[in-house]
Amino acid sequence: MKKDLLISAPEPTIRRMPTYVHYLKGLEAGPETFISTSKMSVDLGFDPTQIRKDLSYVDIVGKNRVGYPIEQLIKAIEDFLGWNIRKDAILVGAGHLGSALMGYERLDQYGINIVMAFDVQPGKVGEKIHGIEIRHISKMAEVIKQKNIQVGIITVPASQAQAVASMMEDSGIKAIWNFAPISLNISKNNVFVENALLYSSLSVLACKLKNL
Amino acid sequence: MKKDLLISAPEPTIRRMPTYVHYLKGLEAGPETFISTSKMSVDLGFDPTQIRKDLSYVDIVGKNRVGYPIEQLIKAIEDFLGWNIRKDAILVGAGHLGSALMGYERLDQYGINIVMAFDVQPGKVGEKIHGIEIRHISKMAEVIKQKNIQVGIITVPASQAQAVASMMEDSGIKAIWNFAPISLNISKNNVFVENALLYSSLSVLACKLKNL
DNA sequence: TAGATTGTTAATCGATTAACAATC
DNA sequence: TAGATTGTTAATCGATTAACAATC
Repeated sequence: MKKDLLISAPEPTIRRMPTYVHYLKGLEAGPETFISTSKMSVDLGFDPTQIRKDLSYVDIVGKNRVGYPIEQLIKAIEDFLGWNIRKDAILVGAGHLGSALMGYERLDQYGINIVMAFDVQPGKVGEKIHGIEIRHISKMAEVIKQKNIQVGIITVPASQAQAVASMMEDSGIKAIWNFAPISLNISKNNVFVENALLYSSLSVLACKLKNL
Repeated sequence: MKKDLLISAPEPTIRRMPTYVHYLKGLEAGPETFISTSKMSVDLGFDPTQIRKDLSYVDIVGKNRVGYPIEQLIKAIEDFLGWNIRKDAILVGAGHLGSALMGYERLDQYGINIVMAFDVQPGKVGEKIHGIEIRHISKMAEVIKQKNIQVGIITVPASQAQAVASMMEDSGIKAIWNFAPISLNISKNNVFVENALLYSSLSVLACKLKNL
Protein backbone atom coordinates (compact mmCIF):
# COMPACT_ATOMS: atom_id res chain seq x y z
CA MET A 1 0.00 0.00 0.00
CA LYS A 2 0.98 3.66 0.15
CA LYS A 3 4.79 3.52 0.63
CA ASP A 4 5.04 6.84 -1.23
CA LEU A 5 6.56 8.56 1.72
CA LEU A 6 8.60 5.96 3.55
CA ILE A 7 7.84 6.39 7.24
CA SER A 8 9.75 3.82 9.23
CA ALA A 9 7.58 1.75 11.54
CA PRO A 10 7.64 2.15 15.33
CA GLU A 11 9.92 -0.31 17.07
CA PRO A 12 7.09 -2.20 18.83
CA THR A 13 5.64 -2.84 15.38
CA ILE A 14 8.96 -4.20 14.09
CA ARG A 15 9.22 -6.47 17.13
CA ARG A 16 5.79 -7.97 16.46
CA MET A 17 6.50 -8.67 12.79
CA PRO A 18 8.50 -11.91 13.27
CA THR A 19 5.58 -13.33 15.26
CA TYR A 20 3.33 -12.68 12.27
CA VAL A 21 5.77 -14.37 9.90
CA HIS A 22 6.15 -17.48 12.06
CA TYR A 23 2.40 -17.70 12.53
CA LEU A 24 1.71 -17.26 8.81
CA LYS A 25 4.27 -19.89 7.88
CA GLY A 26 2.38 -22.29 10.09
CA LEU A 27 -0.72 -21.58 8.00
CA GLU A 28 0.96 -22.33 4.69
CA ALA A 29 0.52 -26.04 5.28
CA GLY A 30 -3.24 -25.55 5.76
CA PRO A 31 -5.99 -25.29 3.14
CA GLU A 32 -6.57 -21.53 3.27
CA THR A 33 -4.81 -19.06 1.00
CA PHE A 34 -6.15 -15.92 2.71
CA ILE A 35 -6.08 -14.82 6.34
CA SER A 36 -8.15 -12.11 8.05
CA THR A 37 -6.93 -9.98 10.92
CA SER A 38 -9.89 -11.21 12.99
CA LYS A 39 -8.61 -14.79 12.75
CA MET A 40 -5.04 -13.68 13.43
CA SER A 41 -6.29 -11.75 16.43
CA VAL A 42 -7.87 -14.85 17.96
CA ASP A 43 -4.84 -17.06 17.31
CA LEU A 44 -2.16 -14.60 18.41
CA GLY A 45 -4.01 -12.73 21.12
CA PHE A 46 -3.32 -9.34 19.55
CA ASP A 47 -5.86 -6.59 18.88
CA PRO A 48 -7.09 -6.84 15.25
CA THR A 49 -6.76 -3.09 14.77
CA GLN A 50 -3.18 -3.29 15.93
CA ILE A 51 -2.47 -6.01 13.40
CA ARG A 52 -3.97 -3.94 10.58
CA LYS A 53 -2.01 -0.91 11.74
CA ASP A 54 1.18 -2.97 11.78
CA LEU A 55 0.47 -4.37 8.31
CA SER A 56 -0.07 -0.84 7.00
CA TYR A 57 3.72 -0.37 7.17
CA VAL A 58 4.21 -3.37 4.90
CA ASP A 59 3.86 -3.44 1.13
CA ILE A 60 0.65 -5.50 0.98
CA VAL A 61 -3.01 -4.87 0.14
CA GLY A 62 -5.80 -6.80 1.80
CA LYS A 63 -9.04 -7.91 0.14
CA ASN A 64 -12.31 -6.79 1.67
CA ARG A 65 -14.36 -9.61 3.18
CA VAL A 66 -11.47 -12.00 2.51
CA GLY A 67 -8.28 -10.86 4.17
CA TYR A 68 -4.64 -10.94 3.10
CA PRO A 69 -3.07 -13.46 0.72
CA ILE A 70 -0.91 -15.55 3.06
CA GLU A 71 2.02 -16.25 0.77
CA GLN A 72 2.35 -12.68 -0.44
CA LEU A 73 1.95 -11.37 3.09
CA ILE A 74 4.85 -13.49 4.33
CA LYS A 75 7.03 -12.29 1.47
CA ALA A 76 6.04 -8.66 2.08
CA ILE A 77 6.84 -8.79 5.80
CA GLU A 78 10.14 -10.56 5.19
CA ASP A 79 11.06 -7.85 2.69
CA PHE A 80 10.03 -5.18 5.17
CA LEU A 81 12.22 -6.77 7.85
CA GLY A 82 15.17 -7.11 5.49
CA TRP A 83 15.32 -10.89 5.96
CA ASN A 84 15.76 -11.35 2.24
CA ILE A 85 18.92 -9.28 2.11
CA ARG A 86 22.05 -11.20 3.04
CA LYS A 87 24.11 -9.58 5.78
CA ASP A 88 27.60 -10.95 6.31
CA ALA A 89 28.46 -11.17 10.00
CA ILE A 90 31.30 -12.11 12.29
CA LEU A 91 30.88 -13.39 15.82
CA VAL A 92 33.23 -12.70 18.73
CA GLY A 93 33.24 -15.04 21.72
CA ALA A 94 32.97 -18.72 20.84
CA GLY A 95 31.60 -19.83 24.21
CA HIS A 96 28.31 -21.58 24.94
CA LEU A 97 26.08 -18.86 23.57
CA GLY A 98 28.34 -18.07 20.63
CA SER A 99 28.43 -21.74 19.65
CA ALA A 100 24.66 -21.97 19.92
CA LEU A 101 24.27 -19.04 17.53
CA MET A 102 26.77 -20.57 15.11
CA GLY A 103 24.78 -23.79 15.16
CA TYR A 104 21.49 -22.03 14.65
CA GLU A 105 20.90 -22.77 10.94
CA ARG A 106 17.77 -20.69 11.11
CA LEU A 107 19.91 -17.55 11.35
CA ASP A 108 20.34 -17.33 7.59
CA GLN A 109 16.58 -17.43 7.27
CA TYR A 110 16.83 -13.97 8.80
CA GLY A 111 19.52 -13.00 6.33
CA ILE A 112 22.39 -13.28 8.81
CA ASN A 113 25.41 -15.14 7.44
CA ILE A 114 28.16 -15.76 10.00
CA VAL A 115 31.32 -16.03 7.92
CA MET A 116 33.85 -16.32 10.73
CA ALA A 117 34.20 -16.31 14.52
CA PHE A 118 36.88 -14.94 16.82
CA ASP A 119 38.15 -15.79 20.28
CA VAL A 120 41.34 -15.56 22.32
CA GLN A 121 41.50 -19.05 23.82
CA PRO A 122 44.30 -21.10 22.22
CA GLY A 123 42.18 -24.25 22.42
CA LYS A 124 39.50 -22.64 20.27
CA VAL A 125 41.52 -20.64 17.78
CA GLY A 126 42.11 -22.70 14.63
CA GLU A 127 39.16 -25.00 15.32
CA LYS A 128 35.77 -25.02 13.63
CA ILE A 129 32.39 -24.93 15.35
CA HIS A 130 29.42 -26.00 13.25
CA GLY A 131 31.55 -25.44 10.18
CA ILE A 132 32.57 -21.91 11.10
CA GLU A 133 36.27 -21.20 11.45
CA ILE A 134 37.55 -19.59 14.65
CA ARG A 135 40.48 -17.21 14.48
CA HIS A 136 42.34 -15.07 16.96
CA ILE A 137 40.73 -11.75 17.75
CA SER A 138 43.83 -9.92 16.53
CA LYS A 139 42.82 -10.90 12.98
CA MET A 140 39.33 -9.42 13.27
CA ALA A 141 39.88 -5.90 11.94
CA GLU A 142 41.57 -7.22 8.83
CA VAL A 143 38.78 -9.69 8.06
CA ILE A 144 36.07 -7.07 8.57
CA LYS A 145 37.71 -4.70 6.13
CA GLN A 146 38.69 -7.34 3.58
CA LYS A 147 35.30 -9.06 3.43
CA ASN A 148 33.32 -5.88 3.99
CA ILE A 149 31.47 -7.35 6.97
CA GLN A 150 28.45 -5.35 8.12
CA VAL A 151 27.30 -7.05 11.30
CA GLY A 152 29.23 -7.91 14.48
CA ILE A 153 27.80 -10.30 17.04
CA ILE A 154 29.18 -9.93 20.58
CA THR A 155 28.96 -12.99 22.84
CA VAL A 156 31.97 -12.31 25.06
CA PRO A 157 31.79 -11.74 28.85
CA ALA A 158 30.64 -8.27 29.91
CA SER A 159 34.15 -7.27 30.93
CA GLN A 160 35.44 -7.56 27.36
CA ALA A 161 32.39 -6.41 25.44
CA GLN A 162 33.28 -2.71 25.30
CA ALA A 163 36.76 -3.40 23.95
CA VAL A 164 35.36 -5.67 21.25
CA ALA A 165 32.69 -3.11 20.34
CA SER A 166 35.29 -0.37 19.97
CA MET A 167 37.40 -2.57 17.72
CA MET A 168 34.36 -3.33 15.59
CA GLU A 169 33.49 0.33 15.35
CA ASP A 170 37.00 1.22 14.25
CA SER A 171 36.96 -1.51 11.63
CA GLY A 172 33.84 -0.12 9.97
CA ILE A 173 31.09 -2.46 11.22
CA LYS A 174 27.61 -1.07 10.51
CA ALA A 175 25.59 -2.82 13.22
CA ILE A 176 26.27 -4.71 16.43
CA TRP A 177 24.08 -7.43 17.93
CA ASN A 178 25.14 -7.37 21.57
CA PHE A 179 24.48 -10.23 24.00
CA ALA A 180 26.67 -8.86 26.81
CA PRO A 181 24.69 -7.36 29.68
CA ILE A 182 26.20 -3.91 29.39
CA SER A 183 25.43 -0.70 27.60
CA LEU A 184 28.03 -0.18 24.86
CA ASN A 185 29.50 3.25 24.23
CA ILE A 186 29.89 3.99 20.55
CA SER A 187 31.72 7.27 20.05
CA LYS A 188 30.74 8.06 16.48
CA ASN A 189 27.08 7.34 16.01
CA ASN A 190 27.31 5.59 12.71
CA VAL A 191 27.05 2.15 14.27
CA PHE A 192 23.63 0.77 15.17
CA VAL A 193 23.60 -1.28 18.38
CA GLU A 194 20.84 -3.75 19.18
CA ASN A 195 20.99 -5.36 22.62
CA ALA A 196 19.57 -8.87 22.88
CA LEU A 197 18.74 -8.19 26.55
CA LEU A 198 18.19 -11.79 27.61
CA TYR A 199 18.57 -10.73 31.24
CA SER A 200 15.80 -8.15 30.77
CA SER A 201 13.49 -10.85 29.60
CA LEU A 202 14.53 -13.08 32.47
CA SER A 203 14.00 -10.21 34.91
CA VAL A 204 10.42 -9.67 33.80
CA LEU A 205 9.86 -13.36 34.51
CA ALA A 206 11.55 -13.25 37.92
CA CYS A 207 9.74 -10.06 38.86
CA LYS A 208 6.29 -11.35 37.91
CA LEU A 209 7.00 -14.59 39.74
CA LYS A 210 7.96 -12.67 42.85
CA ASN A 211 4.70 -10.74 42.86
CA LEU A 212 2.59 -13.83 42.32
CA MET B 1 10.98 4.89 49.85
CA LYS B 2 7.20 4.80 49.87
CA LYS B 3 6.38 1.09 49.19
CA ASP B 4 3.27 1.50 51.36
CA LEU B 5 0.99 0.79 48.47
CA LEU B 6 2.80 -1.68 46.26
CA ILE B 7 2.34 -0.48 42.68
CA SER B 8 4.13 -2.79 40.32
CA ALA B 9 6.52 -1.01 37.97
CA PRO B 10 5.85 -0.63 34.25
CA GLU B 11 7.48 -3.29 32.11
CA PRO B 12 9.92 -0.89 30.39
CA THR B 13 11.17 0.02 33.85
CA ILE B 14 11.69 -3.63 34.78
CA ARG B 15 13.58 -4.19 31.53
CA ARG B 16 15.99 -1.34 32.29
CA MET B 17 16.74 -2.55 35.81
CA PRO B 18 19.29 -5.26 34.90
CA THR B 19 21.28 -2.64 32.99
CA TYR B 20 21.47 -0.59 36.17
CA VAL B 21 22.62 -3.58 38.20
CA HIS B 22 25.35 -4.56 35.73
CA TYR B 23 26.53 -0.97 35.51
CA LEU B 24 26.56 -0.53 39.30
CA LYS B 25 28.48 -3.77 39.80
CA GLY B 26 31.13 -2.36 37.52
CA LEU B 27 31.41 0.61 39.87
CA GLU B 28 31.91 -1.51 42.97
CA ALA B 29 35.58 -1.98 42.08
CA GLY B 30 36.08 1.81 41.91
CA PRO B 31 36.74 4.28 44.73
CA GLU B 32 33.26 5.81 44.98
CA THR B 33 30.58 4.55 47.35
CA PHE B 34 27.80 6.80 46.04
CA ILE B 35 26.45 7.36 42.53
CA SER B 36 24.29 10.22 41.24
CA THR B 37 21.69 9.85 38.50
CA SER B 38 23.50 12.56 36.53
CA LYS B 39 26.63 10.40 36.36
CA MET B 40 24.57 7.31 35.52
CA SER B 41 22.83 9.30 32.81
CA VAL B 42 26.14 10.16 31.12
CA ASP B 43 27.49 6.61 31.34
CA LEU B 44 24.32 4.78 30.30
CA GLY B 45 22.83 7.29 27.90
CA PHE B 46 19.49 7.34 29.73
CA ASP B 47 17.58 10.44 30.84
CA PRO B 48 18.39 11.23 34.51
CA THR B 49 14.73 11.82 35.31
CA GLN B 50 13.90 8.44 33.88
CA ILE B 51 16.52 6.82 36.08
CA ARG B 52 15.12 8.52 39.19
CA LYS B 53 11.60 7.54 38.18
CA ASP B 54 12.74 3.93 37.72
CA LEU B 55 14.51 3.93 41.10
CA SER B 56 11.37 5.26 42.76
CA TYR B 57 9.90 1.76 42.38
CA VAL B 58 12.81 0.29 44.31
CA ASP B 59 13.25 0.24 48.08
CA ILE B 60 16.08 2.79 48.26
CA VAL B 61 16.51 6.39 49.41
CA GLY B 62 18.99 8.75 47.78
CA LYS B 63 21.04 11.42 49.56
CA ASN B 64 20.69 14.99 48.37
CA ARG B 65 23.85 16.37 46.75
CA VAL B 66 25.44 12.91 46.99
CA GLY B 67 23.38 10.29 45.20
CA TYR B 68 22.57 6.68 46.01
CA PRO B 69 24.75 4.28 48.03
CA ILE B 70 26.03 1.90 45.37
CA GLU B 71 26.08 -1.31 47.35
CA GLN B 72 22.65 -0.83 48.88
CA LEU B 73 21.24 0.22 45.53
CA ILE B 74 22.43 -3.00 43.89
CA LYS B 75 20.90 -5.05 46.67
CA ALA B 76 17.63 -3.10 46.46
CA ILE B 77 17.27 -3.55 42.70
CA GLU B 78 18.13 -7.24 42.94
CA ASP B 79 15.48 -7.65 45.60
CA PHE B 80 13.01 -5.75 43.46
CA LEU B 81 13.74 -8.01 40.50
CA GLY B 82 13.46 -11.15 42.59
CA TRP B 83 17.01 -12.23 41.78
CA ASN B 84 17.61 -13.13 45.40
CA ILE B 85 14.76 -15.63 45.49
CA ARG B 86 15.72 -19.04 44.17
CA LYS B 87 13.40 -20.34 41.46
CA ASP B 88 13.75 -24.01 40.55
CA ALA B 89 13.47 -24.55 36.83
CA ILE B 90 13.45 -27.31 34.24
CA LEU B 91 14.55 -26.92 30.66
CA VAL B 92 13.05 -28.73 27.68
CA GLY B 93 15.09 -29.08 24.50
CA ALA B 94 18.77 -29.86 25.05
CA GLY B 95 19.96 -28.53 21.69
CA HIS B 96 22.47 -25.76 21.04
CA LEU B 97 20.54 -23.01 22.79
CA GLY B 98 19.39 -25.24 25.65
CA SER B 99 22.96 -26.39 26.27
CA ALA B 100 24.15 -22.79 26.24
CA LEU B 101 21.62 -21.87 28.91
CA MET B 102 22.59 -24.90 31.00
CA GLY B 103 26.21 -23.81 30.79
CA TYR B 104 25.44 -20.23 31.67
CA GLU B 105 26.58 -20.21 35.33
CA ARG B 106 25.40 -16.65 35.58
CA LEU B 107 21.79 -17.87 35.48
CA ASP B 108 21.73 -18.57 39.20
CA GLN B 109 22.85 -15.02 39.77
CA TYR B 110 19.34 -14.22 38.55
CA GLY B 111 17.88 -16.78 40.92
CA ILE B 112 17.20 -19.39 38.23
CA ASN B 113 18.27 -22.89 39.21
CA ILE B 114 17.96 -25.46 36.42
CA VAL B 115 17.51 -28.75 38.24
CA MET B 116 16.92 -30.99 35.24
CA ALA B 117 16.56 -31.00 31.46
CA PHE B 118 14.36 -32.99 29.12
CA ASP B 119 14.58 -34.12 25.52
CA VAL B 120 13.37 -36.93 23.28
CA GLN B 121 16.58 -37.86 21.46
CA PRO B 122 17.92 -41.23 22.66
CA GLY B 123 21.49 -39.99 22.33
CA LYS B 124 20.81 -37.19 24.80
CA VAL B 125 18.52 -38.85 27.33
CA GLY B 126 20.57 -40.23 30.21
CA GLU B 127 23.52 -37.93 29.53
CA LYS B 128 24.55 -34.84 31.46
CA ILE B 129 25.26 -31.41 29.98
CA HIS B 130 27.23 -29.03 32.17
CA GLY B 131 26.34 -31.20 35.12
CA ILE B 132 22.60 -31.18 34.46
CA GLU B 133 20.90 -34.51 33.93
CA ILE B 134 18.79 -35.04 30.81
CA ARG B 135 15.73 -37.26 31.00
CA HIS B 136 13.01 -38.26 28.59
CA ILE B 137 10.20 -35.76 28.21
CA SER B 138 7.69 -38.38 29.39
CA LYS B 139 9.15 -37.99 32.89
CA MET B 140 8.64 -34.24 32.98
CA ALA B 141 5.20 -33.95 34.58
CA GLU B 142 6.24 -36.22 37.44
CA VAL B 143 9.42 -34.24 38.16
CA ILE B 144 7.59 -30.90 38.09
CA LYS B 145 5.04 -32.10 40.61
CA GLN B 146 7.50 -33.95 42.83
CA LYS B 147 10.07 -31.17 43.05
CA ASN B 148 7.51 -28.37 42.94
CA ILE B 149 9.20 -26.71 39.96
CA GLN B 150 8.01 -23.17 39.23
CA VAL B 151 9.73 -22.24 35.98
CA GLY B 152 9.82 -24.02 32.62
CA ILE B 153 12.31 -23.03 29.94
CA ILE B 154 11.34 -23.94 26.37
CA THR B 155 14.19 -24.33 23.86
CA VAL B 156 12.57 -26.83 21.50
CA PRO B 157 11.80 -26.15 17.80
CA ALA B 158 8.71 -24.05 17.14
CA SER B 159 6.73 -27.08 15.99
CA GLN B 160 6.91 -28.72 19.41
CA ALA B 161 6.76 -25.67 21.65
CA GLN B 162 2.98 -25.55 22.06
CA ALA B 163 2.79 -29.21 23.10
CA VAL B 164 5.54 -28.71 25.67
CA ALA B 165 3.87 -25.56 26.99
CA SER B 166 0.56 -27.38 27.43
CA MET B 167 2.28 -30.19 29.32
CA MET B 168 3.96 -27.64 31.57
CA GLU B 169 0.68 -25.87 32.20
CA ASP B 170 -1.04 -29.12 33.14
CA SER B 171 1.79 -30.04 35.49
CA GLY B 172 1.41 -26.83 37.48
CA ILE B 173 4.30 -24.70 36.22
CA LYS B 174 3.95 -21.04 37.29
CA ALA B 175 5.99 -19.33 34.59
CA ILE B 176 7.41 -20.17 31.17
CA TRP B 177 10.49 -18.63 29.59
CA ASN B 178 9.89 -19.30 25.91
CA PHE B 179 12.65 -19.19 23.28
CA ALA B 180 10.56 -20.68 20.47
CA PRO B 181 9.43 -18.13 17.89
CA ILE B 182 5.73 -18.71 18.38
CA SER B 183 2.98 -17.29 20.50
CA LEU B 184 1.98 -19.89 23.10
CA ASN B 185 -1.66 -20.46 23.94
CA ILE B 186 -2.23 -20.99 27.63
CA SER B 187 -5.84 -21.92 28.31
CA LYS B 188 -6.08 -21.11 31.99
CA ASN B 189 -4.37 -17.83 32.61
CA ASN B 190 -2.52 -18.80 35.74
CA VAL B 191 0.74 -19.32 33.89
CA PHE B 192 2.93 -16.33 33.11
CA VAL B 193 4.68 -16.53 29.73
CA GLU B 194 7.74 -14.45 28.92
CA ASN B 195 9.00 -14.70 25.35
CA ALA B 196 12.73 -14.23 24.86
CA LEU B 197 12.06 -12.91 21.34
CA LEU B 198 15.58 -13.22 19.98
CA TYR B 199 14.20 -12.98 16.45
CA SER B 200 12.48 -9.69 17.34
CA SER B 201 15.80 -8.27 18.44
CA LEU B 202 17.44 -9.58 15.29
CA SER B 203 14.67 -8.10 13.18
CA VAL B 204 15.18 -4.63 14.58
CA LEU B 205 18.83 -4.98 13.58
CA ALA B 206 18.04 -6.24 10.08
CA CYS B 207 15.37 -3.59 9.56
CA LYS B 208 17.62 -0.72 10.65
CA LEU B 209 20.41 -2.06 8.48
CA LYS B 210 18.09 -2.21 5.48
CA ASN B 211 17.10 1.44 5.91
CA LEU B 212 20.68 2.62 6.37
C1' DT C 1 -28.38 -6.59 -0.56
C1' DA C 2 -26.38 -7.65 4.00
C1' DG C 3 -22.47 -8.38 6.30
C1' DA C 4 -17.62 -9.06 6.88
C1' DT C 5 -13.56 -7.01 6.32
C1' DT C 6 -9.99 -3.41 5.28
C1' DG C 7 -7.80 0.87 6.21
C1' DT C 8 -7.89 5.33 8.42
C1' DT C 9 -8.99 8.99 11.59
C1' DA C 10 -9.81 10.25 16.33
C1' DA C 11 -9.69 9.15 21.30
C1' DT C 12 -7.38 6.99 24.91
C1' DC C 13 -3.86 5.35 27.52
C1' DG C 14 0.61 4.99 29.41
C1' DA C 15 5.47 6.05 29.35
C1' DT C 16 8.88 9.63 28.92
C1' DT C 17 10.46 14.00 29.86
C1' DA C 18 10.26 18.78 31.53
C1' DA C 19 9.75 21.71 35.41
C1' DC C 20 10.41 22.59 39.99
C1' DA C 21 10.00 22.38 45.10
C1' DA C 22 12.49 20.28 48.90
C1' DT C 23 16.75 19.17 50.92
C1' DC C 24 21.30 19.16 52.73
C1' DT D 1 24.84 30.31 51.86
C1' DA D 2 25.01 28.53 47.08
C1' DG D 3 24.54 24.77 44.40
C1' DA D 4 23.88 19.99 43.37
C1' DT D 5 20.90 16.54 43.85
C1' DT D 6 16.57 13.93 44.96
C1' DG D 7 11.81 13.00 44.28
C1' DT D 8 7.38 14.43 42.51
C1' DT D 9 3.90 16.73 39.83
C1' DA D 10 2.54 18.30 35.30
C1' DA D 11 3.18 18.39 30.24
C1' DT D 12 4.40 15.96 26.29
C1' DC D 13 4.87 12.40 23.27
C1' DG D 14 3.91 8.18 21.02
C1' DA D 15 1.64 3.74 20.81
C1' DT D 16 -2.66 1.35 21.34
C1' DT D 17 -7.34 1.03 20.72
C1' DA D 18 -12.02 2.60 19.51
C1' DA D 19 -15.00 4.20 16.01
C1' DC D 20 -16.37 4.22 11.49
C1' DA D 21 -16.42 5.08 6.42
C1' DA D 22 -15.34 2.50 2.27
C1' DT D 23 -15.52 -1.69 -0.15
C1' DC D 24 -16.87 -5.92 -2.26
